Amino acid sequence: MQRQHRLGAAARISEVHRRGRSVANGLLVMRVLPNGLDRSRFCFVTGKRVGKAVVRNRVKRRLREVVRNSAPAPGWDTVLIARKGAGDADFKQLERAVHNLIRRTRLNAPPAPAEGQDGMRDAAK
RNA sequence: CGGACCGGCCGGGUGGCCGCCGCGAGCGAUGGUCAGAAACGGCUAUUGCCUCGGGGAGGAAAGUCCGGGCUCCACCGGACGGGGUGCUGGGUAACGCCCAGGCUCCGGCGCGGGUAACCGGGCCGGGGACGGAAAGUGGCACAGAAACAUACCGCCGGCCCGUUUCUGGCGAGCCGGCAAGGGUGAAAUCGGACGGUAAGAGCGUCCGGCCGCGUGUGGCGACGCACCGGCGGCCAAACCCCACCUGGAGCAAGGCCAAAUAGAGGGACCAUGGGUGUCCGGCCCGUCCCCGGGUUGGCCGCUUGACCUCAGCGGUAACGCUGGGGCUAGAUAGAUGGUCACCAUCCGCUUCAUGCGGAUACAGAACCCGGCUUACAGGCCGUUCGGCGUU
RNA sequence: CGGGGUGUAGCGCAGUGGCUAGCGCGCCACGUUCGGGACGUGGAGGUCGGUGGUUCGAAUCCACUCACCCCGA
Repeated sequence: MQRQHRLGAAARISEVHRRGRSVANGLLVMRVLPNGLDRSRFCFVTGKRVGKAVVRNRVKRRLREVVRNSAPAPGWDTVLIARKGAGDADFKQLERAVHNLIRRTRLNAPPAPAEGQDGMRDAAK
């Protein structure tokens, strides 16, 4: 995942976390918010309850790989939070979980124009 | 051949496909600049769903228990205080680490002395926070007479009384001597034997133990040996004393750029500097601390270092010196991966071979090193010890 | 990166190196009541987070270690 697809700024992350739509299943929580850009950005959160450092890194790497292969539509900022069981799940299980969330958030389509107004301010940067 | 202890080393491999982060080169784009009439171009900076080459986690990267380098702040020097270390010598940038040695404790083997209890030294292996208890303060529960200056039961001598009468025995009391025996305890004035004595005692002798800022001697030293003198404990991981070390903070150190906001805010001006042409005065800047507000973007620091490796030399060793060769991660919410196939190892089931299924430890760099500690599937090498088999 | 704290019965906490480690709530049994609560009496329940050391003796002192919590930049 290249740098331009990363979501780094802490303020923007908490904005997505606060105002974005939220969808979850047993392994993951996903929050999305339109960003008004021609690309999508992602942020992966693996808290301490997921496991030790090795496990947390592995989960993040697998999630990045899944998102890369899923080729979602541009225009979204996404925060993907791993839940407690994600450390024990294998790659296939995580893949199914992410695809499930993408379908439910309609992330494979660009945001509707009315909805897209929301992130324009931030996108000016 | 298999086992135990100790020490050292390694810690999955190969190949597809799809990715990520640095570095170098090429190509393209954009900006600046140079030369030129212009085109073509040179240099430089930035950049890329671009192409190629090459690199990309550990022995513990971990815990953060010590020690340094580096950076900023403070600083005339010293003392006190605080903290740390604690046998000796060496190694090192330094250490609470490492090496060698001393002493001491434990285990094993065999030896000597002694009637015995027991004691001594030798070899091999392992452990030790191992300065001072004759500077002072304090503590040692319960038990016990007594836990630091003590005598309960006792033993012995003298006096006196009673009883019996054999100059003696038994019993009670008083005065004095003793610390051997009993008993208590974790610990009771050095242990054992003999002599000695009224009874006794290191009072003396022998075999040992321990202490000494006593003498000699060997050793750089811890300390050893011999002689001499002596023999009331234990605790300093209790306070303490002694010797040595020690300024504070940490890469979010620290510096630069950009953006943004709000400072006529409060305090200190000791020292220093600038402007007003010069000197004095005045004025304006300025410096430091606190409070309030803004920014939480980019670059440097950032990886060539007490580095790795090979050879020679010095040293018992830790390690050092000299010479040759090598460059080996630099991310910034954090890259070093995902998946498939085959092999390797282990486990389970099945089996003539074999096949099937599962698992592959501990664990993820964040400024960098030297140690310590802790976690760890499996494998390799070496020393010592004893076992089995064969010659 | 730096600093601090906690761990003792099911829960919340005490505990000058020395007797069988205590207190409150809870739990169990019995009494009381028609029954329950309250009350009374009795009782059970502890590797003192772990390992090692100092000491005659350790929950307490020391070292290492594990888990959790808090604070600062």
